[in-house]
Amino acid sequence: MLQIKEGKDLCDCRCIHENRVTAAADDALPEDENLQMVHLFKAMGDANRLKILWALEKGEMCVCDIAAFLQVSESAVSHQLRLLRQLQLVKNRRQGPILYYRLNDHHITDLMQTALEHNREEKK
Amino acid sequence: MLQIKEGKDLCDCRCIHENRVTAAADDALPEDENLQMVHLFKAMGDANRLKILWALEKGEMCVCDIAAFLQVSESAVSHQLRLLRQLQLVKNRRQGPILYYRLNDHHITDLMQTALEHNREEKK
DNA sequence: TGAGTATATGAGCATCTGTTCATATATTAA
DNA sequence: TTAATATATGAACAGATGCTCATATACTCA
Repeated sequence: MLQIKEGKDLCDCRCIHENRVTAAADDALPEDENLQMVHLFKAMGDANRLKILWALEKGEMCVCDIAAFLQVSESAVSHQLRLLRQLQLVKNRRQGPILYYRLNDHHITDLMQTALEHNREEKK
Repeated sequence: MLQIKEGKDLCDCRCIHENRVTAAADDALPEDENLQMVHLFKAMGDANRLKILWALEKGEMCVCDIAAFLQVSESAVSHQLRLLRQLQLVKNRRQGPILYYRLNDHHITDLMQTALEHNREEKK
């Protein structure tokens, strides 16, 4: 995604504030932590996945429930849940053949709440 | 993105918890608010854009600074900033020919902080 | 006004994403 | 074990995304 072009000066204008650039570089997150955050936000940046997370905030649901709620195939839901599971946004518990999904921790709720506040405040 | 398939029962298993499904539907966010949140998270779900936001948290930067910091073209940065501007994640102020960008409000910082906490806690 | 600098924008293209469809696995009950 | 149910997974394909390149706009100074 980020491609370092070595040996080429990509910025040839003269307005650079050298200290701000080096400060930004110094304060930057390690690449892997940046990527982890990217994956988290990317996971929440999909209409269906966000609806799933929002719904699970109110209580656990099985794959079939979610599919019925979203009006999409169970396969599609399963793929989405796998992603959310891998990033530890959701957990599940098995009861017989049925898997019940729920949010993994309060951070997910916090993120949605903060995002909602942001949007409600910016929209004048 | 979400395609409602009318006249077709997409879920034909019998495990549906009818009450959970209708409850989820009742509690669901209005479509436009869900989409706004999606756009916000999607905007933050890109490695370069997130680096920009993280850097701006420490102080304003001009397009050229950001390009130098990220080692990408100014055009690419400008495209990214346009998106962030449209979603009101960043603002800018002009000083002569130079545009200084900064974060729009504290929510952006909060989101990054919460995401970071989530990732640090989940990573055992 | 014209030249130079800083940034913005549109089109085009390679890559990534999310769905569908087919198939596989897991659990339960007969 | 076999059949049935619930979920998972892989491949493939259409649509979305982020870059580059060319060009346009905005501001400053001579």
